[in-house]
Amino acid sequence: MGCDGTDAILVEKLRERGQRVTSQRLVIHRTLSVRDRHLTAEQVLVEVSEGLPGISLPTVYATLELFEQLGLVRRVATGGGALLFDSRTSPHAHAVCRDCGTVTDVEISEANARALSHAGDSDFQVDHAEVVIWGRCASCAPSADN
Amino acid sequence: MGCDGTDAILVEKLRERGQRVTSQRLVIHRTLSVRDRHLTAEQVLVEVSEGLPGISLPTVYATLELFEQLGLVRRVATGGGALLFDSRTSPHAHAVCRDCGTVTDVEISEANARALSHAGDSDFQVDHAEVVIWGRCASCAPSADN
DNA sequence: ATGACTGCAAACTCTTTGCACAACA
DNA sequence: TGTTGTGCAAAGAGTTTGCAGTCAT
Repeated sequence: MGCDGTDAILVEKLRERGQRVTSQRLVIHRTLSVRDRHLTAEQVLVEVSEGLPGISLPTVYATLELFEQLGLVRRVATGGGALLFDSRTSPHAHAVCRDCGTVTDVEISEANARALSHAGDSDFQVDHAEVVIWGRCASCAPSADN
Repeated sequence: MGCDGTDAILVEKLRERGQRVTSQRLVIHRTLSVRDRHLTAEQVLVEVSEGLPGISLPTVYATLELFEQLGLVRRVATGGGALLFDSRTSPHAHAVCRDCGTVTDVEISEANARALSHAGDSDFQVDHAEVVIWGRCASCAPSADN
C-alpha cells in the first residue's frame, strides 16, 4: 500500500499507452488507493486538494475517466445524486440506505458473482456486473436497536 | 392488460392513501403498463403526450416518484445519462451496451435473486437489489457475427 | 520544442422547486 | 368548497466542453 508501489502500477499503465505521468494523476491515484472506498468526484477533489492545492474538478473527472479505462476504478451509479468512483475492482455490491444515503460495501459470494457474469450469456458479452442494494442501514432501521 | 384492470389497481392504491385520481396519473400508468419496459422520463412524456397533450415534464417526474412509492415502478440508475423507470417490478437485471447504450432485460435465476436479497443480511434491511450489467450487445460485439 | 494536460469559465443535461391556476373529492 | 395536483418558469446539481497557458517528454 506504499505510494511507490502504487505509483509504479499507474506509471506503467500510462507508459503503455504513451500518456503522461502528471502530479495530478499520481496524487489522485494515491488517494484512491489509500482510501479503498467509493468516493464522489467532489470528495476526491477535497481529499486531493490537501496534497495538491489548485487542482480542478474537470481534471478530477478527466482523470477518473482515464483510470476507469485503465481498469483502476469503477463507476457506480446509485441514482441518488452524484456518481461514485470505486477503487476496489474486485466483485462486491453496494448497499445504499434510503434514509441517510450512506453507501457501504457488501460482500457477494463467488458463485453469485460468477452467475451474474454469465447472465444473458448467449448474445451479450458481459464486462462487469454492478449490484446496488437499496434498503435501510442498521442506524436507520425502524425496528430493533433504534 | 386491459386499461380498466390496470386502472383499478392504481385507483385502489391512490384511494388507500387519500390521493386523487387524475387523468395524468391514469394515462401515465396505462402507458407504462402497456409498454412493459424501462423508459426515461422524457420518453414517458413523449408517449403520454399523444394521449394527453400539454402534460409537463415536472408532472411526469412527480407521478413517477409517486408510482415508485406505490410499488408500481422502479428507478434504474445506469449512470449513462437519464434515469430509467421500469414498470416491471419482478426480479430481473438490465444489460447496458457500452457502445450503443441500448438497455435490455436479463433474466436472473430465482436463487440468484434470493441471494442478493440476503446480501449483507445481518445489519442491513434489504429492500430491493438492482443489477446493471455492462458489456457489449450482440450487434456491437467485435467478434463473431459482426 | 512540441504536444498533451491542466485550470478556468461557461455550457449542457437532467431533475427539482416555487408559485398561481385548475380540478378532483 | 377546500385542498391536492398541474403547468410554467426558473433554479439547482452534476458533469462535460472550449480554450489559453503550462508542463512532461
